[in-house]
Amino acid sequence: MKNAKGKGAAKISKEALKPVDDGKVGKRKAPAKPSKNSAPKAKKEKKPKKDPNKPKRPPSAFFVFLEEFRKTFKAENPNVKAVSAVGKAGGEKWKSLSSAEKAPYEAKAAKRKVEYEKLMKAYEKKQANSADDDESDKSKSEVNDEDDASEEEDHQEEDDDEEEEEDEEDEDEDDD
DNA sequence: CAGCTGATTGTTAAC
DNA sequence: GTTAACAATCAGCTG
Repeated sequence: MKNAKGKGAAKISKEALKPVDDGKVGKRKAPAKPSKNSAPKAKKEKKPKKDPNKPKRPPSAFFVFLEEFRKTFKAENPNVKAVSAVGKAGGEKWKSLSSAEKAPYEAKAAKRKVEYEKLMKAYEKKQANSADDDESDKSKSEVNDEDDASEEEDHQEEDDDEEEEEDEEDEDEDDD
């Protein structure tokens, strides 16, 4: 939210990212078979138009963990300024975590997913409206329709809401 | 000066 | 079913 240019602009270049031949994890930038057009559907715009209301993907359990991990990592490694360093360290640590450790992160990620779906619904509504003609006038109708979807469901994070990982702890993940 | 790059994995959506 | 791409981060480098 602070700086939307740093990441927002970097991702678009992914289209023309160079393939990694390293036998690491394998970047997902490998075009399997670009028949003709790699672009999903664009008349002339090369990059997907960024919508102001487009819901960004909810951070996966790994990202949730990474957020906290970054603080710890940077706290103990103030000299490290490479984002890749945190990514590598975080990834390694993530694998080291057991299902129980990831449980709280996954739980949060799962909840985010639900919210994401909600945002997606509202987003689709807006898209339908703006796609019609001009969104300037339709602004009043869009809010009228989406209001039912973005219902104030009250945040139920009272006290013991995300503590539901007590019976599913059988898989402790024994490292081979 | 300003925008893009890197690295991690997960999740989602399109094909 | 599978693949591709994007989600954050931040400083450094290049055009």
